Amino acid sequence: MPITKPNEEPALKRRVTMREVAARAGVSHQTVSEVVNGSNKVAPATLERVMTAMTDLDFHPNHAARSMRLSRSFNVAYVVEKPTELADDAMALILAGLLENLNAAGYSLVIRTIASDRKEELEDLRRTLVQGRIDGVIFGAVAPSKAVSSMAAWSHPIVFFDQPALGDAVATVWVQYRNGIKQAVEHLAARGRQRIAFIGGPSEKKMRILHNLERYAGYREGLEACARDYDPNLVIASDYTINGGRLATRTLLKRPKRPDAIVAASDRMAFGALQEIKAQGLAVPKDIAVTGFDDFELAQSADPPLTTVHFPVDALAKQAARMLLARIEGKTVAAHESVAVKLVVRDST
Amino acid sequence: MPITKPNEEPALKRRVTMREVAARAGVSHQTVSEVVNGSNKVAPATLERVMTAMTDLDFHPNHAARSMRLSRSFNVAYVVEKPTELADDAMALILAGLLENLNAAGYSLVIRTIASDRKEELEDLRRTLVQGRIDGVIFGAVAPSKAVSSMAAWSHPIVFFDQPALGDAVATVWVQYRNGIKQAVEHLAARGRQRIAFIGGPSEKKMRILHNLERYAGYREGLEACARDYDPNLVIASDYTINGGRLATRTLLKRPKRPDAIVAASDRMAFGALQEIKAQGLAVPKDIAVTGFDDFELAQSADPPLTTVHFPVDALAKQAARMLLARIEGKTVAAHESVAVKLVVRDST
DNA sequence: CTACGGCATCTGAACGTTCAGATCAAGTCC
DNA sequence: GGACTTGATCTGAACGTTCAGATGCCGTAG
Repeated sequence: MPITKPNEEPALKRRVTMREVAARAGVSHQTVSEVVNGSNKVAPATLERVMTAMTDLDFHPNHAARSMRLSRSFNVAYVVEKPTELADDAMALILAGLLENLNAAGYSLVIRTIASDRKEELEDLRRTLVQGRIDGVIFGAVAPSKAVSSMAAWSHPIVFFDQPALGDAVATVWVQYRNGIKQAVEHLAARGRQRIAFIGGPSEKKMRILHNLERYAGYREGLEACARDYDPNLVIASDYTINGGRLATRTLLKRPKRPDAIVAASDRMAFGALQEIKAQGLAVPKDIAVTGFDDFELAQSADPPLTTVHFPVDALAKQAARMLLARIEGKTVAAHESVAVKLVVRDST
Repeated sequence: MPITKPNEEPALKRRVTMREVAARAGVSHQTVSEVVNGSNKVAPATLERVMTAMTDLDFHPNHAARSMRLSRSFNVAYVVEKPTELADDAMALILAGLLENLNAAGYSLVIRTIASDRKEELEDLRRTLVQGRIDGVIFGAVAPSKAVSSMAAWSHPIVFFDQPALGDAVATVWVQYRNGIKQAVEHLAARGRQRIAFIGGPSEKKMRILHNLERYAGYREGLEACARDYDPNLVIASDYTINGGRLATRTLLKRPKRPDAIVAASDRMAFGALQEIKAQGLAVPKDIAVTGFDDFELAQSADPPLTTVHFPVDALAKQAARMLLARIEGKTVAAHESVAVKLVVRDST
């Protein structure tokens, strides 16, 4: 008797196929396929036998073969301009949400960028779609451009975040910025504030301009709904950073009749506002109330904790995933959806 | 004559295959395959004809079929604990570097997490590998654990960042933290500093402990190389944040004989040090010199611009990609590699 | 007792590529 | 001029799955 039997299965173990499982379970490959795909027309006893054969052999259906037969890759691309955009709470959370929803449906998420040469990289993206390497595309915050809108003609499942509508060929999902800011204004008015100021994003024609316009529109709507006069002196265009909020607030506080409430377009701007107000020896919310927009981690630990509009990251990601998968699976669904927001009241108002 | 001819190609255009291209170019499908794969044994005239046929028909080789035949998916997974980890400059830059290198080699990057239930999610990851859905895995900053080290037995291409060696079954790539800190110490000594302090990462047994140990070792080595005495009072364990650096520095400045140089384990800690030193009315670098580690965007715009060890993001990503691809393609390469760092001298020393 | 319908299972083909080996023409050597 | 090499191309099979349709079995209605 030799010391070791010559091993049938060498280090480089071959792949296990359905036919091998079938042989072991004494059925045909097709029956194994039915089991794998959860068909209900397999007899319990057979099911049992096939199942054990599968675990015995550590069988896992080959993805490429499956993908080829079904002409679907079960991969989805998430496109951002550059990966450093992901170094941002909102983006990372959206990514997390997408991952969760897509993985749950059996899809994988592939990251792609279109930073350097839009035209070429978009062509590359299209090739990837045509090759069947991915089944659909979700565009993160991508600046609108001719190249981008040309994708509408690709007739592949595509979902955009926060893009101006590109027609019904591509789907879009956006956040109800307008309604969120309106809620903030109404909340402030309900607390008796009279002179409600607004500090918003940059007024130049830059990316995300849609956000800005919508937020501003929400501010106007809110004033109107609460019978407050609109005073252009109480509106400042700045940028979304802490410093942007601080500078804007400094300007506001120099106004002859200073505001008793400030609606900021982002939490970071609101932080800046808090800083500046305190620096000038005023109290929040006693002298001036402040609201933000986003409700990321820091909002609740601000001093005072910030009343802010919650940015619905999870809902947004879920909706985008839902829409994309529906389109991939050929269902006809609404091309444009919006996600509701909710005001979170804390101590700054 | 009818107004419009009945169109041969309806809205839902079929996929174009090699056989169709072959028919149009008057060759066999195999010849088309040779052209696609850049074989050199195709006659120029034939090449030409096939090429035009391909562009005419907008042919792109089907990925699933190719993948099945070659039993390779050309997909690679990047695993992080949770996606919010990507909301960090270093991580995002590494991701960018990986993307660039992998895409250049024709591979796509799939994001995966192993946050919630390690055991189950790792099993899921293994399934993904066995199914042939991905060809290999790169592990980002993942806390060591039994579950993780069990993957060494999977015999699939895997690369880790900054992990303690798990044997040669998996590959690891790490940054020369030790050498970087040593360089910083030597630099400070060369500038005549006598009492060089070190503020490092947390001393508890937490993740990334390897980083900490290595950095600390570099500090000791640096002192030794420059004939400076080691004084335990000049070493503080804190955390990698701005505040961590600030608090550590505050403690240091209370020492009877205060340091004339501080080596911080990260840029953020160094920022905290700068803040605290200034707050105490001291000058940088006149009274105390400060060095950091990372050299991300903010380092050069600090006041004064920070001398710091450049974290070699690009080299790291490139190395990881290179190692993984080599393993996927069956080449035998070194299992463990390190990436060199370089001190960037600015005004804080 | 036969015919029929429905259920469980099987058989063979197809998806689009690459691989292995065959074929064929043209050139090369002695 | 015949055997042999070389280079370009073709032919048929194979990868592992799913689809479409065939087959066989069983119970039940007539």
